[in-house]
Amino acid sequence: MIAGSVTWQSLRAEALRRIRSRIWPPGAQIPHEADLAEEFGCARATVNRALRDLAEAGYLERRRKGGTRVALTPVRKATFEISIIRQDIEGRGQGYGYRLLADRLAPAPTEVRKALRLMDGSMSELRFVRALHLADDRPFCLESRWLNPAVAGPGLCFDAQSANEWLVRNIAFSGGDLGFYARAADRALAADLACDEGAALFAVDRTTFSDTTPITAVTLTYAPGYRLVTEM
Amino acid sequence: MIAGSVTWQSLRAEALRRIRSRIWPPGAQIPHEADLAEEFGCARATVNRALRDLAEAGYLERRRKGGTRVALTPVRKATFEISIIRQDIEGRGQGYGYRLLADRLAPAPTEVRKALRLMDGSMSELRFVRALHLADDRPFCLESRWLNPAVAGPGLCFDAQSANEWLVRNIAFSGGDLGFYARAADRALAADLACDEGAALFAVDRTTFSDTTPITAVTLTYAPGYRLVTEM
DNA sequence: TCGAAAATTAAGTATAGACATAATCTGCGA
DNA sequence: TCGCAGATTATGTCTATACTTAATTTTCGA
Repeated sequence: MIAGSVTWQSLRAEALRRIRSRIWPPGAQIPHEADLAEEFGCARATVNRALRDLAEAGYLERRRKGGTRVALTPVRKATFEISIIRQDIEGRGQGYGYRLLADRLAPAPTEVRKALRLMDGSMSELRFVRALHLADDRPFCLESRWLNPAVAGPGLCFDAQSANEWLVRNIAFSGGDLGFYARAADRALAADLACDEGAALFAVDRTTFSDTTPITAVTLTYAPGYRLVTEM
Repeated sequence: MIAGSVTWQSLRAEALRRIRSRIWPPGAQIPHEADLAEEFGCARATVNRALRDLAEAGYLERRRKGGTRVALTPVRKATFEISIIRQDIEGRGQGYGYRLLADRLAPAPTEVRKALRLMDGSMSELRFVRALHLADDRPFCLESRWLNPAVAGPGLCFDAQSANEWLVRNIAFSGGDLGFYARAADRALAADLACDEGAALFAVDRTTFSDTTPITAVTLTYAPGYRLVTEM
C-alpha cells in the first residue's frame, strides 16, 4: 500500500518492491492497469506511467491485450555517454591538447567500407584523419577516422578543431554501432601514445550514420590506464 | 507542420527535425508547451510527452519556469545489456561450459572493500569465487568475484551454477558501478584463459548493491579477441 | 542599494473520459 | 479438426482541466 497521495513514482516504487520481494514472481502476470488504479485509488494514466517506466527499465514486459508480466531475466541496462574527448579530459581537471597527425584522401580498407555499408563501389576514396588528444601534454587518445567526404569536404580543416568535436557539434547522427575491445600496442601506436610496444590498450570502434547516410567510422585507442566508467 | 492527427511521436519527430535543421539552434530557447500545443493543434500533455522524451534522450534541457532549450552538446547515450554469460555464449551459437576454480572465505583487498563501501571494518572476510566460462570448450571469460557472505552464504554452492547466473536470477540489485578497461595477461590469467602472457585482454569491473547493501564486486576478464558490441 | 518577500511563469503531474490498436480468444462454417 | 471472421480485452494514446512545484522576476521595505 502507498501512504498519502499517489504519484507515479510512488506507484513505481511499490511495484518494484513487489517484483523484488517476489510478491509478483518472475514470469507472472500482474494485475491490469484498471485493477491497480482501483487498488491504489488513482487514475489509470498514473498506473500506466509507472508501469511503462518499469517496462522501459527492463523489469516488466507489456503487450497489448496480453497484459503485463514480470521479466524472467531482468536485463539490466547500463548507459553511458558519448562525449567530446576534449570535455572528457577537461572534466578530469586536466589540460587539453590536440595534434593533427594525418589528413588525406585514401581508399578505405574493406572492413571500414563494410561497416559504413559502402560495398556497392560508390565513393572510392574516403577522407582519413589521424589525430592525437593530449591530457596535460601527455598522449591520452589516438583518433583514427574515416570520413564520408560528402559530409566533411576538403574545405573543412581539422588543424585546430578535432573531427571528433566538429562532428559531435555539427552533424546530427541518428544511429550507429559501437564496439569495445582490448588491443596490443603495435610499433606505430606505441610511438603515438608514448607507451611500450605490446601494452594493453582500451579501444572503441564507432560507426555513425545520419539516417542511412554513412558519416564516419572511427577507432579511438586510449593510452594505458584508461577506464571507461559508468553507473547503473 | 504535421499532417493528419498529431501523435506524440510525430511531434517528437518534428521537434527533432527542427533541432537538426537548426531552426532551433543549440542553446536556444524553444516555444513553451502551450504555444506548441496551439501550433500543432493538440493538448499540452501531448507536447509534454514528446519534449520529455527528447529531454531524456539528451536533445533538450528542461527546467521548471526556465523553459526548454536545445542542448549545447547533444550527449548521445549508448545502452547495453548486462546479461548472463551463459546466455551470451549460447546466443553466439556456441556450447557453454563452466568450471569453478576457487571458492573460499578470505580478507578482501582494500580496493574491493572500498568499492563495496565496507571501510568501517565490518565483515572482515568476504567470499571469494573464481570461475571460468567456456565457449565450445575454450576459455571465454574468467570471473573473479568477491561476495557479501550475508547474501550468498556457505550453503549456496557454485559448482554447477555460476555465481554470475545465480545472482542475476535471484538477487534484486538496485545499482552499482561499471568500469571497462584493457589489461595485460599475467602468468595466472594466461594459464586460465589459455593465451600468451602479455596478451591484451578486455575486462569489466562491476560493483553491485541492493539498496545500500553491498552484494558483490566482480572482475570479468575476457579471452583475447572479445568485443563488447552495442547499437546506438 | 540591497535583500527578502511576493508574484509570476513554465514545466510536472493527476484525473476522467474517450477512442485506437494490437493481440488473443471464441465460435462458426467448411 | 482446421481456419478464419468477429468479438473481446489490455495496453497505448489523446484531450481538457486542474493543481503542484521549482525557479525566476518583480516589488517593496529597510
